[in-house]
Amino acid sequence: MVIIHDMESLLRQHFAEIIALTDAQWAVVSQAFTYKKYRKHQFLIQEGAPVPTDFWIVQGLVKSYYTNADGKEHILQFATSDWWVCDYNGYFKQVPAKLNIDCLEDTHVFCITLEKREKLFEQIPELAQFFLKKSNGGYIALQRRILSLLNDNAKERYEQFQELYPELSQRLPKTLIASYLGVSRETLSRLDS
Amino acid sequence: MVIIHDMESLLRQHFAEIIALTDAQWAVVSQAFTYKKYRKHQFLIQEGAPVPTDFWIVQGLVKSYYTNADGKEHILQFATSDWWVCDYNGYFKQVPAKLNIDCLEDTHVFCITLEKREKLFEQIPELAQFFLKKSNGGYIALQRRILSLLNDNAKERYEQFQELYPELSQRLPKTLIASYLGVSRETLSRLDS
DNA sequence: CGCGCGATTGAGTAATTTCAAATCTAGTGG
DNA sequence: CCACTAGATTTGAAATTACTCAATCGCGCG
Repeated sequence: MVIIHDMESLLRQHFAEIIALTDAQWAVVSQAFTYKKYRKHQFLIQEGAPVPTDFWIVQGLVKSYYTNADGKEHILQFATSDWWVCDYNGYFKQVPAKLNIDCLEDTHVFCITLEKREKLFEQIPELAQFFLKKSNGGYIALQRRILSLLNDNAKERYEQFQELYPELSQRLPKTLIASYLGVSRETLSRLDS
Repeated sequence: MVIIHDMESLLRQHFAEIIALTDAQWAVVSQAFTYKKYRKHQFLIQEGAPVPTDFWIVQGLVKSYYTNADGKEHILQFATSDWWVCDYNGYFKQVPAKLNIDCLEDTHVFCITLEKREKLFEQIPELAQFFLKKSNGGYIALQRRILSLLNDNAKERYEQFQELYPELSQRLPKTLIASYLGVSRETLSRLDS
């Protein structure tokens, strides 16, 4: 299909930003991925279920969150075009998910199983460097978020969120942003900034 | 030196837990590292200074922390034997450190520059998979910590810390644990558990 | 029009911080 | 062996921040 072909070229560009792949190599890589569509409110991953694949989002918007014993949701990540998202604990250790990931908008993704991913590394070892850079970047981002949680109050965290993700600030209801920031929606509402 | 040789075998074991290396490969890898000793209170990394290397701790104990505008310290990580520690933002992007890392005890480390690390990946591409697994593990650990900060109160966080790091709980003054947990030392002191 | 969702506002409550002072402990030098 | 000091811990009391529960508002859409 033409449309899928375009999607694939987006994925290829995503790799190309970090690693040079020949056409032959790309053929190998692209075969490892499958393309899927989800509609708003559908789950990519559900708590308690296996985590079959990692996801790269072509288009759309999802939230990854943990639901605690009291039924309260804590959002770990929003993910939109060009982001990777998964329950990585479940994925890498092949254990049931502790997180839910569901669609806030209709979402198109590329999926890859852990098995195929490992096989890719055997065939194209340099590919591990691509994922390594992604992982390192994610680690640094999470460190920053921890520091923000330790150091900044609700208002500062919200302002930083708006600066860092101006587009998501528009696209998301404040209730969800509150859940990401670790603040009640009422408190967020009272911040005048 | 005999002593350094022993240290090196510890580093080799650390790699061997994840990736099989031939003697020839190990020779290449070990050459990329330098061995260093630091005394209690010395800095591995200082805010504002370049980040020359990543560190693997053979023995000792360090804290990695951010100092905010008010001079308050927030501890991002403790690291002891067998842990990697660095200001990864500074290291990977080759920009000045925003963190301080200093020794709580005399500490022995192996160091590797980013340049030598990259060269290793050229020579032994599978090595990237070693660091990838480490990075993924770190990412998952930080996610867990974020969830704990979002979901749990001071007492719960402290109890989890004690469970997760029973040895560090003994070895560290409570003031530092408080700074890691994001709680004032007075509050931590009032938790009876 | 009226429903449903998100956002806001008010009031009381709970958790934690801040500032200050007291206590405890381990190590040092006389 | 003792006095002394620095660091760590604890305790008290007031202030602050954010939470919870409840009610209200605003708006888009069938």
